Amino acid sequence: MFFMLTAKFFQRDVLIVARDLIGVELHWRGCSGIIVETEAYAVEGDEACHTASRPSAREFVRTQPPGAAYVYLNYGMYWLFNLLVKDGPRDGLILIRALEPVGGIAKMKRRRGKERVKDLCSGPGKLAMALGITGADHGTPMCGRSVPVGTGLRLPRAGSSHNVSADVRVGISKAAKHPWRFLAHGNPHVSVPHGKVKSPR
DNA sequence: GGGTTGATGTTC
DNA sequence: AACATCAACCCG
Repeated sequence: MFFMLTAKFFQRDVLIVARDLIGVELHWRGCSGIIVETEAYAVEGDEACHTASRPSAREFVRTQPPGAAYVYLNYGMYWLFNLLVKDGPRDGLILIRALEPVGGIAKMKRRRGKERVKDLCSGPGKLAMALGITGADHGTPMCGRSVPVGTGLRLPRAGSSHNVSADVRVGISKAAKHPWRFLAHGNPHVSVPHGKVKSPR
């Protein structure tokens, strides 16, 4: 397939990559959607990043290639899908938080048990469920030759750029002030609109 | 619309 | 014990 992101894309500053992922089309085993919301987590100096508390996350960063999928279970029920950034000025993990559904919508509706397209991928737990992503997909390469069939990250067409805004991250208590969430401004498929994140209790 | 609550399991 | 969530339920 042409126009796929290469490892080089993920060998840059994690904040730059998180911003640049807005507008990229994520394909996952036949389903697809445009990334409209991301969050950056920095390997160094970010208390909210898994690497701050989990040796297994640091091991993942050490051993996996740029662009690898970091998948984990949150709140005991929801799989969350992240992409690895490394070998650039600032390593990190990028949480994919929302997609605008494009392909395989019937399959997504079935997996989600929802009919409205806006309810399919407007949150990190929702999109993993819609795409059928589980812990079995932890470590999946998303760049290069060993990417699974029907899977990958496709560059947006020239001239289809989104208006990207930055905001605080959702649902964290540590390092909560960093404006490291990126959104396609005004897009109805985001999880929380710009400026609407509640302060942690 | 907005706020609250309960379900659930992996990690350290 | 904490936790990068969601849907169902209340209230208005």
